Amino acid sequence: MIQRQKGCNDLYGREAKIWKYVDTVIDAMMEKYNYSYIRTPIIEATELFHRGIGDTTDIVTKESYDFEDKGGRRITLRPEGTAGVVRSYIENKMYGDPNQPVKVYYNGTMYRYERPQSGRDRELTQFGMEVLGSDDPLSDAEVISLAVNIYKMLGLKEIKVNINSLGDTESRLAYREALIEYFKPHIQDFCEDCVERLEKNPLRILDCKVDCDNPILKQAPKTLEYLNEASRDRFEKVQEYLDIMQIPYEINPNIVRGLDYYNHTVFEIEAKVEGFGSNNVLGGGGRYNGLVQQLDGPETPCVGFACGLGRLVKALELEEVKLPIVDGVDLFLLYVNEDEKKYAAYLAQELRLAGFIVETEYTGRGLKGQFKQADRLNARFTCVLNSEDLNNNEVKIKDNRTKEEEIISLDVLIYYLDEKLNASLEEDEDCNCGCDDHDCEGEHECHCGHCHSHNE
RNA sequence: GCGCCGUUGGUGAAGUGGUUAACACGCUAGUUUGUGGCACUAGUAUGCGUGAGUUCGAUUCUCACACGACGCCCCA
Repeated sequence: MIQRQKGCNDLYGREAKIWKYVDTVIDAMMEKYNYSYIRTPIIEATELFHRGIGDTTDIVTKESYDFEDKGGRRITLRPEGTAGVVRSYIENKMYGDPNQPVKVYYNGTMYRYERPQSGRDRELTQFGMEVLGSDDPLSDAEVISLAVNIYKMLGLKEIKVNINSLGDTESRLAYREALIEYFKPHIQDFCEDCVERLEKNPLRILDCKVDCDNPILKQAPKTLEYLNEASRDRFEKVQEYLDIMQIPYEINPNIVRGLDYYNHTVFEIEAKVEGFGSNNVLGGGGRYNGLVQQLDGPETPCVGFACGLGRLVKALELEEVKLPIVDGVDLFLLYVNEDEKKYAAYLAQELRLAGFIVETEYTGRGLKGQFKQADRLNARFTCVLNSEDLNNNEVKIKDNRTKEEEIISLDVLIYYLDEKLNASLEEDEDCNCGCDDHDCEGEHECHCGHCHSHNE
C-alpha cells in the first residue's frame, strides 16, 4: 500500500470543516485591518532562504526540502512565508506603489525536513501577515493586535502575548558580545548544548530547558539593558500603543526568536491550554528592517507575524471551543422502487437549485437503512417518496425536530421548506453561537462573530 | 541527525510459539414497532505494519525497514 509521506497529513471530514472555518475567520479579520491576500509559490530558489534566513543557522542544510529540478535549478520548498513575500515585494516593485505601507497576508503550506513530533509536521500550514514599508511603532502594535483579535474571534480564551525588543543592529551586536562575556567564565556549569551554543547562538542559552533554573542564567544581562536610546524609545512607543488598544502583554526578555533577521520588536503569542506542554506557542513575529535590503531591494522597514494552523486548531480542540460549524442536511429523500428513485433524482435537483441541502440514497439500502442514514446525516426533514402520493402530486414530509408529519402538495414544497427552515433560524436567534445546545441561553461567551449579544 | 515506546478487523481493543484470533461499538439483513432511531436474531478479518531470520511450526522470539506517538537537537 502506498502511504502518505512522513510528517504529512490528510485533512478531511469534521477536521477539514474546522480548518475551513478558521480560514474564514482569518480572512474576515484581515479584511477589517485592510490586509490584502497574497499567494506566492511554494517552490522558490534555494538562495532565497539561504540569504534571507541567514547563514549562521543550519536550517538550510538540515531542515529544508532542497532539490534540483530537471533543469538543474536549486529549488527549496518554502519553510516559512516571510521570505517569499519579501521576494515578491521586491520583484513586483511594490515599494513603488503609492499606497504605502503594503499590508499583505498569506495562508498556505510550508515544508520542513525534520523529525515529526508533537505540533511539528513536515508539511504544515501557516497564516501570517507582513507590513512592508512602515517603521512606525504603531505598525508593530497593530500586527500584534491583529493576531490577538483573530485568536479572540475564534474563541480562544487564555492567550498571552510576550514581547521583547532586540534593538537595532548596533544594540543587538553589543548585547550578543555582552552575553558571551557573561557566560564564558561559567560555561562549564551548563549543559553540553549550551557550551555549543555559546559561540554559535548565545541568545538561545536564555531559553535552555536544562539550565533554566541556573541562577547564573537568571541573572544574565537582558536585551533591554543594551538598547540604545532610540531603540528604547521605540519599544516604549510600541507598548504605549498596545496599552491604548487594550491588548494585554508581558515583557519577556527571553524571547529572542531564532532567526537573525529580526530586530527591534519581537513577540510570541502562546495559548495557556492544559495539555499543550512546551508547544503552546501558537505564533510569533517581529520587525525585520534589514531583510528587504539583504534580498537586493530598497531599504524597507517591515514587521510581520506567522501562526501555525495546526497548533491553533489543536488549541481550539483542547479548550473545547464551540465553533459554528454547519453540519447536517435540510432534507433526505427516501425511496424504494426505481420510479421513486427517478423522482428523487428530479426532486433533489430542483431543491438543490432552490438552495436547500438535499441528500438521498445511493448504496441500495432498504427503507430502514435509509432512515438510519438520514439520522446519521442529521436531516431536518425526511421525505419518503411513494408512487401513490406522487401520482396525486403530493409528498409526505416529516419534520424530524417536531416529529410532525404531513402530506403537502409538491407545488408548495419549496415554500414549505423555506418557511420552516427560516422559522427555526429565527428561533435560534437567541443563541446563534453555533453550539449544539439550543438552551444554552448564552451561558458561555460567544465568539462566533455572527452574534455579539452575549458578550455585551 | 539522536533517543524511547508503539503498529492486531471500519473503529476501540484483548490475546497466544501450534487445529475455530476474545469482547465491545459500528455496519448489513431479518423479527418486532402503523416507515428508522429501542429490543432480539444472524452475518461481518484468505488475517495480527513490510521484508528477512530462528523454529518442525510465528501474529506471538530476533534483526532491518516503513509509518505513528513522545522527547532531544533545531525552531521559520
